[in-house]
Amino acid sequence: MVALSRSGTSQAERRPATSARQRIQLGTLNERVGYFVRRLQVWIFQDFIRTLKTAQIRPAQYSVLVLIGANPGLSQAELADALGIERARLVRLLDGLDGRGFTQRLRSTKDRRSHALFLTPAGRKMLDRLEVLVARHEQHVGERLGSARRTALIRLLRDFG
Amino acid sequence: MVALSRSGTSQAERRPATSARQRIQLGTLNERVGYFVRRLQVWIFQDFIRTLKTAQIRPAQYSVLVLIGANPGLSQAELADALGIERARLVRLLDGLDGRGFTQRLRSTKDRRSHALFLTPAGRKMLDRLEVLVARHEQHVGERLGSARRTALIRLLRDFG
DNA sequence: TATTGTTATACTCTATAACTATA
DNA sequence: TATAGTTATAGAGTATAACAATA
Repeated sequence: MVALSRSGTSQAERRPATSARQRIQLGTLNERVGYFVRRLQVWIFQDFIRTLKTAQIRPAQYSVLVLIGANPGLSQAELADALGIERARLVRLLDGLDGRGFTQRLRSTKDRRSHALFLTPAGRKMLDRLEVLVARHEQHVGERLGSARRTALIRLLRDFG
Repeated sequence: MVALSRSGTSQAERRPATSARQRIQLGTLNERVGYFVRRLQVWIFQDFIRTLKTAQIRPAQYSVLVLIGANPGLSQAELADALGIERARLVRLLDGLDGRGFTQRLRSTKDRRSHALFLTPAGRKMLDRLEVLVARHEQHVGERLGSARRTALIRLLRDFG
């Protein structure tokens, strides 16, 4: 690090090389919602993954557990549709969660093509534990964005789904 | 679509099977900023890719072209840092853009390790064309979110970077 | 015929580590 | 030694297409 206390130095001189980005112009990117939404999403996911490192659960896995917990017996097609992911992708996600004993696929009695999804007792317990960690993550987001802005943001986006 | 004008039908009856997702509970996902930000980001990128299909340019490629255009001569390390992507990833991105004749890597005279990045005339022309398509995309976002909400969102997130 | 879950493939993106050439 | 660009690899995520079982 470079000492900041010296006087009479130009901006360029008193700034370490790694902060040079502050001088870079965003140009028309400044008008692109997608750019800012993407930057925020990447930051949020990185913090989520870091904060839930001990549980070894990623955002997509968490959302699957929450939705099964809140809608026991729903099918894979319904779940994939609700989360906006491909049926094909959900298969692998559930393979992993099943393998760790958190979820269960039971063949539906009404339609023998489909599976009814449930949390196991271990899955429920895991989800309870996750919610504590996720609350901590959500607090990081609040610290980063400012609590008021976080609330404004979630209110703004909730209608979107 | 199912006619909505009939009376005396229950909610469940007048809803087609593919909209069953409307009945699914989001549970605690309702309080997670990351969930909504991710859903919006995916939607925005999908529309971006669709709208710029004819130009065969994806969001990351667009952001690279804009930043080089606004900061001619910057280095790969600076660019990667400004966009929050890995140096390693930028190499491949630039390989593609160089190969299509849009960008140029010149060895820096000051520090012979680094490259000074520039748009070629073809790259500048391409970028001008892209901005027209991106403006169209941005309008789609406005239609989807509501124009006022889009403005509020971009203002809210701009400070974040 | 259409849908559900599944398998398979290709590509994008993230995250790391290691190498080379320069500094 | 440290940094810039590069190569390589592994894993997550997206997008498709095709298949068997069932409707």
